[in-house]
Amino acid sequence: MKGTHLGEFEELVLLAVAALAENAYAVSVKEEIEEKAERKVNISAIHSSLYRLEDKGFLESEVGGATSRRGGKSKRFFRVTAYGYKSLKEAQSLRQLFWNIIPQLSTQE
Amino acid sequence: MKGTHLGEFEELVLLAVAALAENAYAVSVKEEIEEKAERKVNISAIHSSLYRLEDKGFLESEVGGATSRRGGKSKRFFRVTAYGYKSLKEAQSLRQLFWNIIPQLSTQE
DNA sequence: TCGCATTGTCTATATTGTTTACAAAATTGA
DNA sequence: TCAATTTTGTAAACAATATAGACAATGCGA
Repeated sequence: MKGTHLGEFEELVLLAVAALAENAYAVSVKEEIEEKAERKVNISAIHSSLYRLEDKGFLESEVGGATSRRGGKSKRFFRVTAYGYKSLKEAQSLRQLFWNIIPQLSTQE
Repeated sequence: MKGTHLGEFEELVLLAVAALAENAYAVSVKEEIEEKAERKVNISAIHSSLYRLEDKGFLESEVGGATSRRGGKSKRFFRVTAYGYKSLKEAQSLRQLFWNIIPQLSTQE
């Protein structure tokens, strides 16, 4: 495993960062995923993924200014890179290939 | 991780089994994935996933009759269960939720 | 200053992904 | 018949990703 593919959770994190546009940092990503996926996620799971995704070039980040209303360490904001978007789209279109083949009967119900 | 989610590769295997309908066994699944994903996969990687998916209830299987043209152990055929289809669809629609939010500008290029 | 709220870091473990080596069953052909 | 070959499957080890828990860092407000 050479870190070339997007893991299941990694893809979710990447999508959430994309969806959050300018406001993507660990906590907001966590909330976004929990809301959409209706699934509790650990904040550290998000952190691990964010950093891995950055290492792999899917994301880039920078620490934000001191804009917190109520204390707290300064946030690290993330953005999806062009390569990140490309990978997201490829993963999706690959799955679409299969869905196009799958017999209609099975995809109903 | 309690085995409730579909991993990235697991989802691919599940999709391939679904696409192959009545002819899904390790070797055909491998060929299907290599063709669609343009990516070399090890046959044992397929086996591991197939069995894990079966353990989790996404697949069911049975060994086929002696229909081989040229020797070989009898094949084990796999089928996606109703639960398997349900999970595939859920994974897909969750990602769709995010795609619907992602600013259009970024999804072009 | 002290405690709390917010965010991030470190470490450990479980699950998933991948590879290597080998076993089993059936056909071919000497 | 029986050894070589073909096709498929099994087992075990290792690598990467996913998850959880404990705790460190920063800033606000009483």
